Amino acid sequence: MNRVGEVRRKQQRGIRTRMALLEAAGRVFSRMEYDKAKLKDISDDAGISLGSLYFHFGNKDDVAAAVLDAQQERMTEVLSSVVETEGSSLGRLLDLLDGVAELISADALVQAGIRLVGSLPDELKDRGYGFYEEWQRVAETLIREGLEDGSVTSTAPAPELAEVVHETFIGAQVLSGMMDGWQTLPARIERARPRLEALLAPEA
Amino acid sequence: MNRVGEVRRKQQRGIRTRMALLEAAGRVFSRMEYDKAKLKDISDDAGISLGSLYFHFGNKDDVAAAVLDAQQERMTEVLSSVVETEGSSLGRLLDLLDGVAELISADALVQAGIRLVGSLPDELKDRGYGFYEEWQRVAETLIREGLEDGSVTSTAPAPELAEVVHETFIGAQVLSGMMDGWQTLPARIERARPRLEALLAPEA
Amino acid sequence: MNRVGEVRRKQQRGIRTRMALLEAAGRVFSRMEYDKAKLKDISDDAGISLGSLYFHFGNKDDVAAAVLDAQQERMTEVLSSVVETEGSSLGRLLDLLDGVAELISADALVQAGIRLVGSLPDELKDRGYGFYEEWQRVAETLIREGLEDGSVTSTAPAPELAEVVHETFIGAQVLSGMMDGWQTLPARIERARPRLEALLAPEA
Amino acid sequence: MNRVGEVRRKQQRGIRTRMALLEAAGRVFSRMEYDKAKLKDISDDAGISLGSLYFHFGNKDDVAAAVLDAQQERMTEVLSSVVETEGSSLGRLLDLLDGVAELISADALVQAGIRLVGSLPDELKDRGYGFYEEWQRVAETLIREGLEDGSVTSTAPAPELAEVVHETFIGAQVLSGMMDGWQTLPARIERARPRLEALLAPEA
DNA sequence: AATGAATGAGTTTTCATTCAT
DNA sequence: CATGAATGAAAACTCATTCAT
Repeated sequence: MNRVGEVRRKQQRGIRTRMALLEAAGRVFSRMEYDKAKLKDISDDAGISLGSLYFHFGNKDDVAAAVLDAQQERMTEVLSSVVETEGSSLGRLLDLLDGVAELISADALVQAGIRLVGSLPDELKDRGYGFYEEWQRVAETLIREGLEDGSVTSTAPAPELAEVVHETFIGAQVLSGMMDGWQTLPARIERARPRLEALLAPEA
Repeated sequence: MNRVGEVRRKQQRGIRTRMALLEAAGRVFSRMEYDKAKLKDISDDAGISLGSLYFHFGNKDDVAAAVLDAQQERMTEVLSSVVETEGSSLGRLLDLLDGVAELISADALVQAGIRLVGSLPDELKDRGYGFYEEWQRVAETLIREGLEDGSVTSTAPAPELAEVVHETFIGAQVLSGMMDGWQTLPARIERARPRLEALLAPEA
Repeated sequence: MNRVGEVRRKQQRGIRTRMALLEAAGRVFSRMEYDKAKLKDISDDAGISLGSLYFHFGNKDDVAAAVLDAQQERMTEVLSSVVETEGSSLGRLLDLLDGVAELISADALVQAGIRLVGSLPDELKDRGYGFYEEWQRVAETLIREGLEDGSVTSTAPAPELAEVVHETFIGAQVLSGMMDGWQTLPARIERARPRLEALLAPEA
Repeated sequence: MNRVGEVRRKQQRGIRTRMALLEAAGRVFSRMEYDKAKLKDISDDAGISLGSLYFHFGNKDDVAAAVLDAQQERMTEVLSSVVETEGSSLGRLLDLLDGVAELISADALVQAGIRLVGSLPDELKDRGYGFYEEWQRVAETLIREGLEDGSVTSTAPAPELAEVVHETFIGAQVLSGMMDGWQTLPARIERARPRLEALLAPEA
């Protein structure tokens, strides 16, 4: 156990350092573009040496990739937890938007991931874009379920409904990110909720 | 040839050079971020010397500002021409989206302006953002007029309707820009049109 | 002619700068290994900015490649001038060794090329090695001619004779380079001359 | 288990680790220059931690020095065993070349030593060079003995004969090292043997 | 106006070496 | 003895900007 405990302790230390660097990267990348952000900014923000940053991530692209991965993980987590909730499909879809909006406005690392997608070196582009496509598929699935459970009543094709919902959500993200650093994103989504309800479940 | 003619000819030449550089800047900035784009890329793309680029624009920020100005000018042009059209306010609003989508998908300089807004040095941010706010005001105005002329029947508050329309449009821009360099933006807007009509003028 | 003269003058300046950098690279690379040599050393030696070095050569490998090219050019020049000389083939072969030895001991850039061959990034290896193979072919050709004109009387196969001559010459280069920076290479070759004569034209 | 046995076991383990690192250093240094080779490459190649490498060798120069020592030891071993052989001095000299060629082509650590000599930090240069001088003295001694026992019949001065033999051998090493990682060195020496015999013992 | 060479102030990256465990 | 994380100093490379012509 001496040996084993030692190893574990060392790993712990490394993991903690890596995490601290990752969070710092999140803060830095959420404030500025990929190219504007200097790795020195990140290591300074973390209070850890630049060399250590390289030890843990290898190069700048890999730092960005790690941020992207962490973002997607956190968003997927919200997605899973909300989707498995009780309630109508429409309700869950809208709750999902709320949940993600909340996450984005509160988590610099997630904000960083969002910014990063727009200014990524080519090799990382797919990694970022793929997530957007998946996200729209989730919306479409919930809408289809909503058509079955009666919570969605629009007669429009599900893919097109999903597309518009997705566009609206992305637009809200971009505009709130631009205007106030995502602080008002939840409020925006709150305001949009009745509009989306009207779209998916018109009173008729 | 007299002095005056010569001067005029030189000016003509200068203007043409400036234009060529501006278009090249559009092409380059539409393909990559502000920081990724090198002034050498632009002068190479234009086939004009780097020194000349500096002669005409002074520095990198000014190149971006010029691109932004040109973009806004071209978008404003579409805006004016569509708004002054005959027809219902709702129709004009939706035609406006069509028109702008068309412009974006066809004009690299306009695409460049859109990209630039997301990755601008701080001093230029307001210049880019202001346009977005104005754009939403136009939507709101048209919606208000639609309420008067009966083409808009939704009972929701005009500002909130304008906000959602704006978000959807921006979202469509971002997604099409991301996925295929804005090629499919007009098709996206076409698909979204019935959804936006349902939102603004529910059958009921 | 104004325009043209101007262009020519500019080019001249660039060419002169490039040459100065190349010679400096020769001096530096002749004194130390590729990896030990810093580009700053070269630009300092030339009294020209590091940025300018990059402007002219792009990167470190390309500097080395340029040195290599220049070395091969200079050696080829000697080769041509000696080979076209009057006299027996054997005489010309041995004069060639003399001539190259002289060149090596006098020209830092050529020394640099020799050193570089031993410590080259993989992409450049072939470029350096090829020259050695060609060099041996020349020796073989001269030996064959010597068999015809009677100046070479050894009954051994020409390729094997050429190989040994080549090995001896290379060995002399390496040892003199190691011991005294090629200063005594001509003397070494002078001493070896009767041995090589004995080898190629034994008295019988 | 008692204290002493434990200590001995630890020592054994340490020696084995040191050896593994040394062999790994041989493999790495035989593939690349001193400066190109990273200590991490060596510890990775050995599958042993970098910290351990430092524990056993102190610093990079010391690793190189240890490789050099091991090379010289192995070469000296061959030298001794061949020189003490029965037979003519000329035969022993040529057998010596064969033996060393064989060793070089088979032993990465020896190859490493050879490469290292060409790219060594200044402090280690003498250590590497000295061996070359000694090597030539051995050749000269054998040639002198050959003059006495009649196996060497050339009338040229012994030092000059030794010099040429040495040059040829070094040249063969360099060329085979360059072309194919010393795989064909024994064959080269085999081919050169009759030439060297002709040189040292001309038929007359 | 136009050109392209030149510069310097960063930035990314590398790696020998040290250190805590 | 052994490990692997951490560090700092150095080097390669980039590029906006200036300058001489």
